[in-house]
Amino acid sequence: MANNDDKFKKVISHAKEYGYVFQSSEVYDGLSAVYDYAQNGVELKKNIRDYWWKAMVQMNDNIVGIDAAIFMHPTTWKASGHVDAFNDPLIDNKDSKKRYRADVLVEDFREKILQKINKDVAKAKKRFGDAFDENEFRSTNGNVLRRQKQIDDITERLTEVQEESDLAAFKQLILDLGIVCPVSGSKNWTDVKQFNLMFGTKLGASAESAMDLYLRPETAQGIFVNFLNVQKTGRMKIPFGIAQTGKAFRNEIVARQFIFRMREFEQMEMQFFIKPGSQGEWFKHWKEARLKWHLSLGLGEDNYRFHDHEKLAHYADAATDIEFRFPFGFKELEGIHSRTDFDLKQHEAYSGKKLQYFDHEDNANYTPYVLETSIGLDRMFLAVFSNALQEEELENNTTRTVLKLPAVLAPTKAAILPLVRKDEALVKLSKQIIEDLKWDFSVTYDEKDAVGRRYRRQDANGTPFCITVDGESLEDNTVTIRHRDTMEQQRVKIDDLKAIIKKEVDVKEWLMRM
RNA sequence: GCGAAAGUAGCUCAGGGGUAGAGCAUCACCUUGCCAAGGUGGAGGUCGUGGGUUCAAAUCCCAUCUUUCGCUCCA
Repeated sequence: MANNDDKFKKVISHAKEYGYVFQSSEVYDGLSAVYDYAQNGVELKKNIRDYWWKAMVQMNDNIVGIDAAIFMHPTTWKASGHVDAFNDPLIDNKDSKKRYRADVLVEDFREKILQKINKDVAKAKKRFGDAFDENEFRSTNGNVLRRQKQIDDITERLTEVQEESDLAAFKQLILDLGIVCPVSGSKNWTDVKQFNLMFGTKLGASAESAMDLYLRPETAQGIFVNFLNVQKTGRMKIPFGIAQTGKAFRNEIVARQFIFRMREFEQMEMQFFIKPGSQGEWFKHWKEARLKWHLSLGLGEDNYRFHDHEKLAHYADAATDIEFRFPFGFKELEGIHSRTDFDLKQHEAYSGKKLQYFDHEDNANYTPYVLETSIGLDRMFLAVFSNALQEEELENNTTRTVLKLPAVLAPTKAAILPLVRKDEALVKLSKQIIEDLKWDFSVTYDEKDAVGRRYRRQDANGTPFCITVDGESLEDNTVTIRHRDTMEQQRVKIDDLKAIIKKEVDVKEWLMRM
């Protein structure tokens, strides 16, 4: 455990030290759970996104991409269920430290009174036998009437505070009813707080005409509302998919663990539209396909596992997570959800527009079912980065810090190093090599310090190749190429460099492992 | 949000009432022909922020912000 904490700390500080991830607004002491991608981080992130995009869109002729706006019509979020499902008022008991939904506390309390009434009724029934008139008893018995009035009062007040969103009155209601915490038994409550999942904002320059908007909490809805547009203009036939990458925003109650859970994050989602009834086989298909994509990067098969959901969200009929072994344990990296026709049906209901597909084979209209794959780009970044960071003990009793990023994802593919800086001919040839390679790969140049130290610097930065230009290079046009992971060197022709590097960093070479 | 710990140079940290230190990194020059830490010199910090106590606060007290860990929540 201590080891893992240690490891995680090293990941965070290495990410900063080598220009991968900075805390947002650091000069102002940072902004909680918001991070910036730095000069190397932005490259790694882009490479991961490209790797996903190529695997999903380019390699599947029935999947296309879109880039829907972050702002969406506010009704979108009513239809999707985000407005209602995440508006719960919460209250904490200060003694037990337990958190409850304030409305549930009141409802439970009301339920208890109702049960008392039922108990009284049952008792009376037993006592009076066949002569018992339940309706009469309920409308005349003093205890029952008193309790019923209590229930009605509670219902009235609860409705009122909920409609008015009056949090102070909500707390007062709980205090007035004398509700105690089931765990601590105390009435020591905090104020009622509203946790909104979505960030609100305003559209419109002047305050009067402004319209309330939300920043999207998931990219999926942009795909659903565009479903028919894409289907028609792209002449797509079911089954087909729409992919999208982009920022999403969630006001997490607890947002922590570096870039694992952020308030602003990036998703890579694909919604696959299918015939109702076929969701079982497509769920299986995408489960396997997505795992293969992960395994192609070679982060180690043991580091992945599926976690099937037993408790399902309101829209799903099956769900699984692909979990990855992060430094702080197995955590969700990607979700695969069978979303049924929930979303399209909802948007159909709220918009009044028909969002259906005409199947020419069946000669019938239907609302397609949806199979979703949704991966967090930032989480994937963290998975790749934390897995790559290693400290090796070498034979000469030194340790080597090396970032073993999959070469296809590495921000810089090769560093060109003149063996000695003072030799102008070496410098000149090095720069010529860079001029040639930079059309195909992102490359860098380093002439500072002894070459051994330069190797180590590139190791720590994750650069898969170092190309060293020496005196011999001037005579026979060969250089040494050093491999990051093995530290082995080969003597190769300068003309062959491009092909050698390409073989190791080309997306094709990696995706073919799927 | 609650509890605990922490915040001093880019990184890792020492110091602990009298106005700042180390190692590494960085920059310049020298040295260096293949796996980090050889030389010389330089730059870099009002010790997270704000207030209080004191003749004097990085050091003590309070508040606040941020981070980490644990709870809690999670589409």
